[in-house]
Amino acid sequence: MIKELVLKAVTGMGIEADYVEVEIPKMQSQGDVSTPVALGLAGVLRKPPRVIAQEIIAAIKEMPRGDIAAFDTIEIAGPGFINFRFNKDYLYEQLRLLYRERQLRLSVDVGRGKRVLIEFVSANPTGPLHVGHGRGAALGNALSNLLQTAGYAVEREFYINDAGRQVRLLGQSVFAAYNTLLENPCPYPEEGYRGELVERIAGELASTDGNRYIGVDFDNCAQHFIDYSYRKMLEEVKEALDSFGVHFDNWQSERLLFDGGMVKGGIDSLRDKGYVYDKDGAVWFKSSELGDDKDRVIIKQDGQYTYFASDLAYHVMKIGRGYDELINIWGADHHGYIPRVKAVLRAEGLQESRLTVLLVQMVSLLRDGKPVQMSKRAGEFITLKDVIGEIGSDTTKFIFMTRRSDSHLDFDLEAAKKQSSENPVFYVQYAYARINSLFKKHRTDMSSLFSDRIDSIDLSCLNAEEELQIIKKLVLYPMTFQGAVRSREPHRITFYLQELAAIFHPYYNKYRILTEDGPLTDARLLMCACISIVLEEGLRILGLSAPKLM
RNA sequence: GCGCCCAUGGCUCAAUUGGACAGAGUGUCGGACUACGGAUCCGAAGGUUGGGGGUUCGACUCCUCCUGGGCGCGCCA
Repeated sequence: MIKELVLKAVTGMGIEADYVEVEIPKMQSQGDVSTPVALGLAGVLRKPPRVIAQEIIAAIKEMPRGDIAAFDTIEIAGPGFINFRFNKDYLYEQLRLLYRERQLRLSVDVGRGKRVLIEFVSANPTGPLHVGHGRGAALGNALSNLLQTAGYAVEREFYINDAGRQVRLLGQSVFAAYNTLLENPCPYPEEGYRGELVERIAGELASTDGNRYIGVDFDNCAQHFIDYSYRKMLEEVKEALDSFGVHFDNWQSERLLFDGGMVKGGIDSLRDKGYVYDKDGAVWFKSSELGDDKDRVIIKQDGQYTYFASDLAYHVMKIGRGYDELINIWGADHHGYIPRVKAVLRAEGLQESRLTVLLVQMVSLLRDGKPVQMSKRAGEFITLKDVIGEIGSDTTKFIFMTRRSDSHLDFDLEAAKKQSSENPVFYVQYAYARINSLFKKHRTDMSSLFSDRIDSIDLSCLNAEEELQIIKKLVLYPMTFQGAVRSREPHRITFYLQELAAIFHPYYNKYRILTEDGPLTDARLLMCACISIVLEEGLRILGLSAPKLM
């Protein structure tokens, strides 16, 4: 709203601008909202910023009364900032609107129905999920919720690597375990998988198939072992995600890309465009002409497809499905892969900006400051499931959501556990529960309390500095929301929630909400209801629970 | 060797994408209601943002060099 106001003023002065920065100052003395546009324009207009600011303010003050009624003061400060201060009546009105039309007030429709595909986790179905996957899951989930709320048509997709060497190795490992179990010792494949799960799956096969496959060459029963094993693993993965509260719309099978002819089709499509050639008995993708540092093999000399072949086809297929935007959430160890996938987009004639790859940095799992050794193949492993079991789903998610995704994360199990009773997530949830308990005490239902007389409640008694601070925080939620959407950074919501809780708790401590004074109680309850509304919304986006009791 | 990412109080992290005096939590020290939930609240100490140089009205943020750490660099997946 302020953005539009300033923008209108600026363009009214004959200056071209399509975007103005509006921010919430750190210091209260610097107004409620603020813009540095005049500073930015100083260079272009070759005039002192304060003079420009003055002109902008003058232009704003010329505007229709209705447009500027929200502000008490609009003034220049410092080197040329323009600071706005809300007037109370405006704030009260906004608070009332927040209660009355929550859906409308909580989000900003920036997506306008654009279709976005968010692909995340996509772990090989060869073993259980680890914490790193959990980080990707938490981020993907929150980002999906965030964009969906912002009016995007979001689809969440998990890409299943059910073709190729890794699942074969898994099948072979289970085969070895099966044989060993039935007293026909058999060496595990060199880089095979071990562990509880592998043995459990082997056990299941032993009991259903008996010794039918004893003495059989692996190559003659490979499909059976592979299929059974990876499906079991996939179930395990789904279960873990389920208990983590993360769900997908599509599960895209890599094998189906081969069987459905999409791999061949994808390659043909690029060949038609002149980006595929044969050399040394192999088939190559000319990615070096499209921003990658070298060309990539798609079909090896021995006729086998490389891993990249199916991934290439997968992305061609994604494009074909008609999304406006593709988002991939990858572990940072795949960063070297970005240029070649972007090259696929370019080859298909798309702007590479249609694909955003968000890298999730590595998670180092520690216990008491010491690294926990993890080896998937050896089966020594602390899984996501273990971590959730040890410190809880909400706390685990919160740890992921309180930092930006592209920085390394030290995840200390002991610290997390020790902290869990006083974890920041509870601080936020506690605020929510407290408000709920207020309404319970008051014997009223939060959603219906004011429904018939919402307009008759006098909010002007919400005069305390703390109350105004809370109301401003609530009213400015959409700014945080929009920033989070624009930057694709759900963690901003996390910090906002902590800040909101951090002004509510002291307030609650200092002032009494349920008083003898009826109108005052009504007003305070209305404000608390709004806090609760925003907390609930933020928690929902982050995929966290909003408990009414703790 | 080349490329990408990171470095912020003791510890774990933010900082509105170049904005005003760098903020939280945790830890440490000291305090608080016989009323709405003490998973709360109030106060204190703690910083040359890894180091040097540069760009400009203004730098944690951009450029450059250096130091230290992580990850990549297959006709593996």
